[in-house]
Amino acid sequence: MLDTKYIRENFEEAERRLSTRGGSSFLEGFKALDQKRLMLLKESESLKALRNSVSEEISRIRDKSEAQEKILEMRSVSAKIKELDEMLKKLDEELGLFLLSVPNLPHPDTPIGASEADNVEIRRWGKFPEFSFAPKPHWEIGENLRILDFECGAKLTGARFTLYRGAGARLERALINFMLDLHTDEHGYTEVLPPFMVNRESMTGTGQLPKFEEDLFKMTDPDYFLIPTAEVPLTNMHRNEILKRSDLPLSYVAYTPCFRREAGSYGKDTRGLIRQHQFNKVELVKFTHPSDSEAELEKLTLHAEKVLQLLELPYRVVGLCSGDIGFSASTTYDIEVWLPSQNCYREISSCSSFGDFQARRAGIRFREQEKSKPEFVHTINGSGLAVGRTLVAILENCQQEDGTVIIPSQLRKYMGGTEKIC
RNA sequence: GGAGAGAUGGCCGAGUAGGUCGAAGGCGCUCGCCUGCUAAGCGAGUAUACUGGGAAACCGGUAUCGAGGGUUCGAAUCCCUCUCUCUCCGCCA
Repeated sequence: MLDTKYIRENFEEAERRLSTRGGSSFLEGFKALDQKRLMLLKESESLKALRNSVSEEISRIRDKSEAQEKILEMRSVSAKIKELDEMLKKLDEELGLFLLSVPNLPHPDTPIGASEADNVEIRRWGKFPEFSFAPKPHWEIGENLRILDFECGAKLTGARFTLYRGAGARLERALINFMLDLHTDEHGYTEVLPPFMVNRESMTGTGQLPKFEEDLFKMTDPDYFLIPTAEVPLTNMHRNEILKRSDLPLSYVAYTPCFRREAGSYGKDTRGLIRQHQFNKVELVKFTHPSDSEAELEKLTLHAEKVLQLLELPYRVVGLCSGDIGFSASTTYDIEVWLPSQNCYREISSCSSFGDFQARRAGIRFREQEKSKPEFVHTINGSGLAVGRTLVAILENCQQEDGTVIIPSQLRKYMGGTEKIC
């Protein structure tokens, strides 16, 4: 959420920065709503001040018959206040919903652009594997080795669900453990195992709601949602809290499954593991001091890259342009891993800084000094990494001509010493 | 699922015949005094949001005692609904 005062005082600038995201004006209608609200607020509050002071006078009058006139007068004042407050409540709701639907301002350094095509490659790492044969797509490799069963997933649930079997299931679990160990032992993150369902307030705190409900799987009886990413529970851990300055930055890592409706992506990546309704992810989340957030985003991105480096998978880092960054993000780097069968890089991690956008929605603050006013922290998160897609990258990059797959050396101890899936 | 208890400020904890309660007291914390050091002691201060004024320090208004609604001139205190926590019983991985 953007700061109301900022919008009020820098309306043109806010409009201009938001417009780089593309689409129509995001702030249309704000001024009228805001001004009307302030007017009603002022009127209601001055009547309340009157009522408070007269009520106090009444309390000091011993003879109640003398107070009768004032009581009658205040009765009508109260009625008026009630009327004003009802209008005010409606306006507040309207304005609140409005503000919750305005995306974050892109960071000044975010490249301006309309779409994916305007993203900027920042760096590349690793060497492409060379094949003396035509590399197969991971779904063929997985089916041939009987470690991925797409038909069974479809039978059990439906499209975009997959059953892993044997060494496939083990490999997925190995990757989860490998990533968690790396981030906790080497990078200093605190491991968390959160609930996989959250309530509406949590989804609103990180920005999935109110705008993107159709992307979520929801429960109806209790009004809960399956998390689309661990970002949601992790960031909301500190919702409505004032953190200690000395505790910042706080760094958390969590493995969770993620559930996404993938509405609007019919026909995209229908084969294989790339786009599933349920997938595993290890997520990194940081709460930082505002002045540290840029540096912490760089660090977090490197932490995610480290996973690919240790697995010896080639990748590149891309800076997303203003038209491609997500609703809540101010800066985003995507890490894309090389997939030989598709002859291109595919997203395997998305590392973003949100400035105070999520912190303001979720009420996550700190005090610079003991006595100073609470300020919003900055939040940062990134995948470290998407586990299913990592498994895809391993199958494709490490495949052999005979259909077997060599397991990256760093992972073998998590596979009970297995060197090859055959 | 059944029975009961509770939800107050950073924490603990008063406050129910409705008014002077943003809320006693204690702890913690901050500043000052005192004191070889430490501890103890003394004094002052110590919520948040919105809003008005001011360059600022700061001053004023409104709201907030789990959430929402009601009664009333006036509610932490009375009434209703909901949520959460705890205890006991049942069930269960």
